[in-house]
Amino acid sequence: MGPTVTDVAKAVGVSPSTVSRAMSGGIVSPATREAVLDAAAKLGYQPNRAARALINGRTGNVGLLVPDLENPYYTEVLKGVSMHLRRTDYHLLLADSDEDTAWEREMLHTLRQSSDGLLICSPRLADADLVTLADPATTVVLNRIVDSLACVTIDPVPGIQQAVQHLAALGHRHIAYVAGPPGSWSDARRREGLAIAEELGVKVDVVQSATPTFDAGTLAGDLALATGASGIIAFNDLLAIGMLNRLLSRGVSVPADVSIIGNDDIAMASMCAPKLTTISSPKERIGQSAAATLLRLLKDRTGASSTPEHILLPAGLTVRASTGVAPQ
Amino acid sequence: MGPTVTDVAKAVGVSPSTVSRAMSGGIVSPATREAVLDAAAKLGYQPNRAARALINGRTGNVGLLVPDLENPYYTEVLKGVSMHLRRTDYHLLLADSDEDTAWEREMLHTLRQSSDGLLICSPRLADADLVTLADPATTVVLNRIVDSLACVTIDPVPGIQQAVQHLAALGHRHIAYVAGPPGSWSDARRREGLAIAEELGVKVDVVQSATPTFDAGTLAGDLALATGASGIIAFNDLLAIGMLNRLLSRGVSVPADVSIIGNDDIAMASMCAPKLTTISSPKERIGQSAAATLLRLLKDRTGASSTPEHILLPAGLTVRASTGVAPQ
DNA sequence: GTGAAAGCGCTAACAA
DNA sequence: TTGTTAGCGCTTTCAC
Repeated sequence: MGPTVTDVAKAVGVSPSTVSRAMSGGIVSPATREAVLDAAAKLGYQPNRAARALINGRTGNVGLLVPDLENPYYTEVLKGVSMHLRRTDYHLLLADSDEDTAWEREMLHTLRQSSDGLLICSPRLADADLVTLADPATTVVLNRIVDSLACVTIDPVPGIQQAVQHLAALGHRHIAYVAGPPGSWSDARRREGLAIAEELGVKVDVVQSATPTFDAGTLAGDLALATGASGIIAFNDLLAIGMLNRLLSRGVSVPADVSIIGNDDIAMASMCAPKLTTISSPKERIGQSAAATLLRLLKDRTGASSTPEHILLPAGLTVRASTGVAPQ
Repeated sequence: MGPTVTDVAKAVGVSPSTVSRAMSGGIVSPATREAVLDAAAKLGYQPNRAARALINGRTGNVGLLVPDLENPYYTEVLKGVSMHLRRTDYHLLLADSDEDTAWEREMLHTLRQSSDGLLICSPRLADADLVTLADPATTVVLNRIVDSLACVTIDPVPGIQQAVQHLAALGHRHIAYVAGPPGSWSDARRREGLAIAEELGVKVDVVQSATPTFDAGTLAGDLALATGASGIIAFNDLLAIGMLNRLLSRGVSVPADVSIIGNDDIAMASMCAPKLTTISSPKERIGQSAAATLLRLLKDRTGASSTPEHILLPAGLTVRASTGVAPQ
């Protein structure tokens, strides 16, 4: 256990409270502040966070809950959060629910008491659950909109609409949407966006897929092809890349025979061949923005804080090599 | 602020100390224990971690330091750590140094006081620094060996040797190694493993690369090709996949013209085309094992704990589609 | 087996 | 501006 306030106080010849004030920007004479800071540095003093937390109830931690760290989408969000937090003196408490909503509820409960605020990525928990479990004054929700809570996300609708328009413009009259996990907020929104197809005279089939993974994409590739669609939009890039691989290995050419569009623009999307046309999403910025929003919330602490902030970041189609003119 | 020991004590009609004992497995009569546990559950009581930490110096947190969360290697290690920790009541404190060693030193210092123990992934910090900054009683180092600290890693040498033998067996007489970041522990070890080439009559050229990323791989692809080698081994999969893309787009066929071998077997390695032959590494197991080792260390606390544990997990070549018989 | 009392390191009144 | 005092919630002697 390192030196304590008392040690520093003795070294400088002042009282512990003066040291405390000097360290945390209270009202102290410039001279004493300097002396204290000096001594603190010399002794290697760092205020004990536990003791602080005990008094003012602030742990100095921010909790982040994600559904699955194996999903590159969330690791990019995580990177953003982490990069923002490094410039503050908050620490990051990370929890991975492993896609288990029961567990998620429990972690939310546990995390809450070890953090000053929570960043929640939970695509599958019901709105009602979220509202019950989360304190609006100390929570920011990522990747979805929940009315009564602060949120940072993209609006999935315009991206999907652009994707459909893109395919329609290339002459596709029949497309398939490979859906995401049941209950997913963004999947629901994306299906809404799909409605534009009707106006464009494009037929849409929906193919269900259990999980939004590469392997599931391999499966879904065959299903999507069987619908007879010439263009496929996938819930996310992992699914899209899985389909890509499957189609290619079946001798179906992409984009000559079938066009494929992903979602999220994960790093892998521009590393596969052909490079994936996808709806890009500023994942890292979502993380950063969410962290910033949370810290603002924690700083203000104005009790009844009007209406919760809803931040919508821009997202749109990035055309690469996996989409092309419809066959014949 | 939820209920406190005192609240529970009052509810049951005992003293706070009895509640404390009942909650943390002290000596209490079975009857009182049950009563206390009951009341605690009813009130939703959870012991305040800060108060606990203040007394016994144990925060209930484990710190994990990684160099870059954008690198899929580390996110898989992270997943392993996280999955192990979820079965315990430790929380995970995560820090990303963003490949900045100065910052790394600082975080190590900061993290230390908020955690009971540290898990360190730091390929570039010097051994001496690590030894200075880390307490052997509460630290586990990942992905490298530092004599005086507990470590969990693979031995990179056999994998590289298998890779060279594999290429030699396929008739390659001249290979290139695309190196990793200067100062990297595993890069150094991999170069050692390369020595076997001489015995096999295989010529080796080393190509430097600034960072172990996809983009750097794009660059390195041209350099490696220019050496005239017919087989290339890359420091990691990201580099390998970058090269793959570059060569393919230059019209060089893989594996017909050139064979490529990666390192680490990240998820992407089996999602690209052709699927990458690579030296697989049990990343998630490294994370799990390291977490387990740390918790053991923290539990034992036997002051002078003999020699630090060095755990070597198995790794070896996984042959996929990016390697083939040498041309002509 | 249980209660009373003290104190972990810090900060926030309240005096001075 | 500074020092004194009290106490955050918990555990841990020490009596009983």
